[in-house]
Amino acid sequence: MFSRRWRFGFDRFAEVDLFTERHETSAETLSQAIRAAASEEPDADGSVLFGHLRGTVVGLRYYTGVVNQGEMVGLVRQPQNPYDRNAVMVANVYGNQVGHIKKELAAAMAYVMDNNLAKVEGVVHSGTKNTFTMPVNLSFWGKEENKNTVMESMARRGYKLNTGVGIQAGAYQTSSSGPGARGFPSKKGLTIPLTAEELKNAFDNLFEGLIESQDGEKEAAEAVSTPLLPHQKQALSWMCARENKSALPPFWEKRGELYYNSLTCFSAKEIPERVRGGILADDMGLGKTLTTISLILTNFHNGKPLPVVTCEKQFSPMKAKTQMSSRLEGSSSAGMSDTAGDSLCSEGAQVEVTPDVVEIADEPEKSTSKGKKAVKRKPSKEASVLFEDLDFAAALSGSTSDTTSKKKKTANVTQLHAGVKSSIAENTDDLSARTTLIICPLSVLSNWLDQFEQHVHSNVKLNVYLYYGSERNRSKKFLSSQDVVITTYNVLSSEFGNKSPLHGINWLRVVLDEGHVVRNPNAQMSKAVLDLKAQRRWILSGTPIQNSVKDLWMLLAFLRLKPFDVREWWNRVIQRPAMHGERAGMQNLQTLVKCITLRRTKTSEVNGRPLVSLPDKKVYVEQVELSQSEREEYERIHKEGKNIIKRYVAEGTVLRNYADVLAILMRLRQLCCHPDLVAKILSDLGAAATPAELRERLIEKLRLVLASGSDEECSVCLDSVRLPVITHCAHVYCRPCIAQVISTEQERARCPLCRSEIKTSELVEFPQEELEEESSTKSERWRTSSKVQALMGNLLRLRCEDSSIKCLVVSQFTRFLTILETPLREHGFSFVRLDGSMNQKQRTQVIQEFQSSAADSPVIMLLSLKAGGVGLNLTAASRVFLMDPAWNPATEEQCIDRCHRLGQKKKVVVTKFIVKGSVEENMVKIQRKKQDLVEKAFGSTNADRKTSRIDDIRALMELC
DNA sequence: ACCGCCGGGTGCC
DNA sequence: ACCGCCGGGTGCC
Repeated sequence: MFSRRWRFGFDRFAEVDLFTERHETSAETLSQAIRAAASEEPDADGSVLFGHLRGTVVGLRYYTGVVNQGEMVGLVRQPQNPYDRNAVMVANVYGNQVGHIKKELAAAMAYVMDNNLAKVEGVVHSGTKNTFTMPVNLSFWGKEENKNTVMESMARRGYKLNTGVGIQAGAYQTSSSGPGARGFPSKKGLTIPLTAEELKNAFDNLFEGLIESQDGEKEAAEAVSTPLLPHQKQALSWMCARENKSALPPFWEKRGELYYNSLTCFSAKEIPERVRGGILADDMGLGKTLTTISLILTNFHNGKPLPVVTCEKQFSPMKAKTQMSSRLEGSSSAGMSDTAGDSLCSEGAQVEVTPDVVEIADEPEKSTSKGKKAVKRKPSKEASVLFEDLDFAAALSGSTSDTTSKKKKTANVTQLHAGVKSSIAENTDDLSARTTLIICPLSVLSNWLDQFEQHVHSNVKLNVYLYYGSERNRSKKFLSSQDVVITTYNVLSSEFGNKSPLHGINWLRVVLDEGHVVRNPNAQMSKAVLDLKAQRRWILSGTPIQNSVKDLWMLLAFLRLKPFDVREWWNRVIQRPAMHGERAGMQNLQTLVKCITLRRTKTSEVNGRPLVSLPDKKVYVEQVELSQSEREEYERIHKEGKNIIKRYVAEGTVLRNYADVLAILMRLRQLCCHPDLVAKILSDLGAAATPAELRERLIEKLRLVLASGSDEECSVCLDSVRLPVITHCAHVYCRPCIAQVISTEQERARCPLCRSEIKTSELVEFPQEELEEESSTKSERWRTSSKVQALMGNLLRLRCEDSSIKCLVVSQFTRFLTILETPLREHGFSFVRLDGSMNQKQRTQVIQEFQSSAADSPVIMLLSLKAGGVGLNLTAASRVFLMDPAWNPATEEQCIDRCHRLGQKKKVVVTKFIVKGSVEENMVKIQRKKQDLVEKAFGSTNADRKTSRIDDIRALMELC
């Protein structure tokens, strides 16, 4: 412990006891102190190397921290040191103090460090066996603008920083096996930095192509009622192994008697603390929730199932607590006979423990000696006795015992700094820990409850407590007696620092659902998450990397992947090298991630067979003939538009007038669906207009195109535009895409399409889902269209054949959905509608209604093409009608996947309506071309894109 | 620390 | 000798 260290020096000085006491009460271990300091660790981004210095570490004999040759050390300011306010402490990777920086140098460094002028990093190359002092190579890193100040201030005190790319080069290791290539491109050209593109690809691929689990499969405990799919059994097996096996964490190897970390060069006598847990990063829909529930029930202690009480009579598996029923109205979990179930069980008459779960490891695995004592207790028939045994076992194991730690203190044992909390509560199995804490976003809370109900045998009494709502039970004793406690990130972070019971419990397991939501390490939520005490930690996420390597730190820190849970080591060994495009850094990152992550995608295979086999999917195109009057109007507008575009093509101004072109195309596409969709106000770009007016009108046209719901393409990412912004020159891009263009080209930034100057200040935001005025359509009399007729014909036929089949009717144009409501109502179809204008609550409501299998549940969902994220689950439908083609075939695919996904029982039939002899047909051709390009996976140049766009337009308008 | 520094013991060769 | 020299005690910040 921190204060113990000081004792050696302080005992002689009565007055410093005050100081000692202060630290005693806060009882911080050094590693915790460093971790706390690490939250203020400057971001490694954009810092440059100022230079190196050879310094001296003194006072080695007073501390137990050891270092190996080439090992990195941490330099921590100690402004409270009573002997020298300038003191700089030296600690090894594990946070064990090694010594101090010699005082003269410390004085110089203190100024630089305290004013945040530079971050000083140390590496020890020699003298690690010395008794009294050892040399240390210091490197100074910081912002370019601080360089001179730092150099001068060091020089003033007689320390000249060596700026040459010298032999020592500040790297902590120069051998090729290690990360010695860190820092700066070596002159020998050993490291060729990755290009920005390669770097991005590396990030994107970080979670791809991970080796599939070699652990085989594991059956879930009997209490799990749902049979697991093969890949879920695999995941369960992997998760159990990660919790039980003591495989060395990444980069650790055994060298003789010692354990050695090849990245940090740290070695230890003890087996390094393993990461019990990891990241389950399976794709959406592969059953992460079910797998986690299985883990909870299957792997209690020492690989044995959770001891659960079963009742002979059937009742709701969950003890639905008051909050659960009151909070989640509409959730099916709250109902039924839970009160009856409670009383049944509490009376105890029918209480019985299933034989196979009583035995808590009669054959203990090779666990710690302390663990053995605990598990050798006899199996019991009584659940209550069993728990007492466990408590007793915990006492034996000494997890809370004071005597153990006192012994350690006096014996001056090496590992004191690893921290009492972590070394004891986590190294040895604290068999009294029972509860799994699940933290999730509010939006999936009810899903967890439903899934527990759905997948746990109805005669098993699993105590699941929803820690949510103002009436929640904050008793630590109560919470830690539960099997599962579920709460939200918001509740967790609001309790943090406020004598939070959640932080006072030693959890058996903490599960972060949608773990990627925790990203910013400075956020209260992150701190709250990191501060939880648990033996095992899991992160569930369908999208583990959202932006960059930076986000990963939070995940690894949560998992306590030593030593990278301390930001400094993470920055030095992983993040900075990776950001600088060093292959070694990226590779190390990849290795780390691989070791702790299981990720399968829908396309992954198990033993050569697809992970999940979905029912068939058939896609049909149904050609629609326009009526004579529709055709006449279409041809009239087509001719007009063709002439305008022809002129643009001749003038070479297609791209400059792109918004107008889009508007013309839009009008034609709308005509194919329904004549009333065409906006009446689309004024012509009159010849009399000034350039400024012209631009205004172009932008206005683009707004209308976007507002109608059309799925436009961003020319930077070539994908559907996300968070659209409109440039001054009336082109639309994803905000992040254009922001990147502007930041890379700086002042000279130009529109990728027309090369006009673009400025951030001139970008026009466009709200994602703008509400449309529907007044115009309502005032007029409703009329039909050929496409409406085509759809209704299909729907009526289907109702005769099989009235139980549910349909998705999809359009990009929300106003078209509105038009469709009239005939649906007329024919007595019960339907719901889901579009972008709806809030979260409305969406959930509608989805729930539609997904319901009740007899009177809606048969049709009117769905706007882009509504809802990838997570939108509409498996109740097995028939899809795509009313109009999208530019981007992938968008249509995603939409279809909302019903053609895990959980779909029927074969899926998709009908695409395409108007014969119209832009729609041409769009389909272009879609195919795009698909080909995607499949060829090429990188086209900007010029290619521009010409191909013009080609597209010509093809669409049949100008060729 | 196989050093440097401090301070007491000592004092030609 | 108000010195030099010797040798023991001692030692981070």
